[in-house]
Amino acid sequence: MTAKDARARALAALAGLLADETRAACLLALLDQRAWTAGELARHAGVAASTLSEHLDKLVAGGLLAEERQGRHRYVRLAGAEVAQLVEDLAARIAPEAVHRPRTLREAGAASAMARGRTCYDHLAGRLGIVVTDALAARGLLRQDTGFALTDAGLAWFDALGIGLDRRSRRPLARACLDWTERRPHLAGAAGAALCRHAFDAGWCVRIGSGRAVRVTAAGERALAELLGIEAAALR
Amino acid sequence: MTAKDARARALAALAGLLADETRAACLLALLDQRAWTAGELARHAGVAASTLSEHLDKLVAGGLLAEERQGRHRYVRLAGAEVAQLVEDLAARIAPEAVHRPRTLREAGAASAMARGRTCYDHLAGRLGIVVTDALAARGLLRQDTGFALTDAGLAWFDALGIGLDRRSRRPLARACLDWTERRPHLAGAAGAALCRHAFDAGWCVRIGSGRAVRVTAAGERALAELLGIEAAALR
DNA sequence: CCCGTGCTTCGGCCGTCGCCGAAGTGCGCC
DNA sequence: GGCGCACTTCGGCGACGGCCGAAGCACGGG
Repeated sequence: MTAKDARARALAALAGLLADETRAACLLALLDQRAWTAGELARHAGVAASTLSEHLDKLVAGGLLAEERQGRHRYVRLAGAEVAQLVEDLAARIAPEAVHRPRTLREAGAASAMARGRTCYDHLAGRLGIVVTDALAARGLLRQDTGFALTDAGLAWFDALGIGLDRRSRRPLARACLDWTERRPHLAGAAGAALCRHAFDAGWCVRIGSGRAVRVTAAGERALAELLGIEAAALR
Repeated sequence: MTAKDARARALAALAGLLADETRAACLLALLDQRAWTAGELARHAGVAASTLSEHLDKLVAGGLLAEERQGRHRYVRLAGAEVAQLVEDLAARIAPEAVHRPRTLREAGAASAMARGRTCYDHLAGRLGIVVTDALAARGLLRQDTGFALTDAGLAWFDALGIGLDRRSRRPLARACLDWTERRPHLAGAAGAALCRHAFDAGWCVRIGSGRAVRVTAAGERALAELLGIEAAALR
């Protein structure tokens, strides 16, 4: 009945949405920014379709997922960058010991590809994300020592590249996102998303398969070297 | 058995710690940065001492709380600023509709005092936090438009005030913390904590009662006006 | 037009978890 | 040294929630 109770109730309800292993697996899978069908998620999580249907109901009702019905398919994706950030933040906080050790060659290959470069919802992450972020900071385009913000030179750099940044949006331009594999922050926020989009549009990198892993192309290596002084060796 | 499963398990376990109303109420209460006894929390949450004892076991085991035994008392507090940030982040995300409407005069008074000024674990929040943050930004001491970072002038300002900032710590110097009541970011991180500590040490503000609410003193109004050009009217 | 497929609804099962009160432990105080 | 208080442990209860399979829709393709 007190103010605290209402807040506690709401907090517990929100956390409760994430507090189930199956739902957590769905949210983590959806971090790839794609829309999955209910069936795909059910197979991914290893539960019956009926079970997953109910989980999706809860996540949608809780505002974490957006859904789109197409024919007999139910497509579902994260409701937005804020939700992705929430999941990322929480996931980044789990103890490193809980991290999985690959057991097969195939797994090890996939894991190292993910560690080299991947997307983190809408921005670049993994080694690639860190290297780009550090290069931006080294060139005075990003202030990372006293917080996390683009400098005026940074704004000009984006402008010169023809990457438009919507500065009126409520979303912060630059935000630090803690990397799982590197345990260091990389560029997220509107600028991180715009840069990532540009990297794909300009052919700097391409997705490996259908997942979140990303590979830097030869053209990408040239562009990153020229624009940010990044050596190709740092990306491997 | 896959990597996703291990991550999902850990994520669900972490969220599960917050997914109970009683535990959530404890964590929210502990945001006042004080150490509470088990009995106080039990009374606060409205459950039996035995029930709360088990909740504390889980929160401590999960690393969210630190405990200290003194005689027959069990003092417990948040394990650190990161945990406070986690709880704050999650709490800030709950829909405004869930917020409580005060029903009595006493409640309304307490709520408005909290809205005017309070601490958010270790930094200033509420109207006070926003006004200070905006004033820092207006004077070019804090860059808020392209992210969230202190400027060189900002570093000099802290230095001139004799507020030491540990720049070697892993904790970010400046970080945005979203305010519940104002729905806008205010200064958190090492600089926010140092500024808050200084504000209390210098007598700029004092706690109202035993809670998180804070009142600006006459000396505080003078200091804020002189150092940051903040008008006293903005604080009311 | 009918069949197959993808999803949903329903009933029922089972495990987990929060809760309590009673009994037990340990500490401090008189 | 014994009483009282703060906390813990234990047993048991009840509720909730996740899970499944079966049956029921709804859409698209043949």
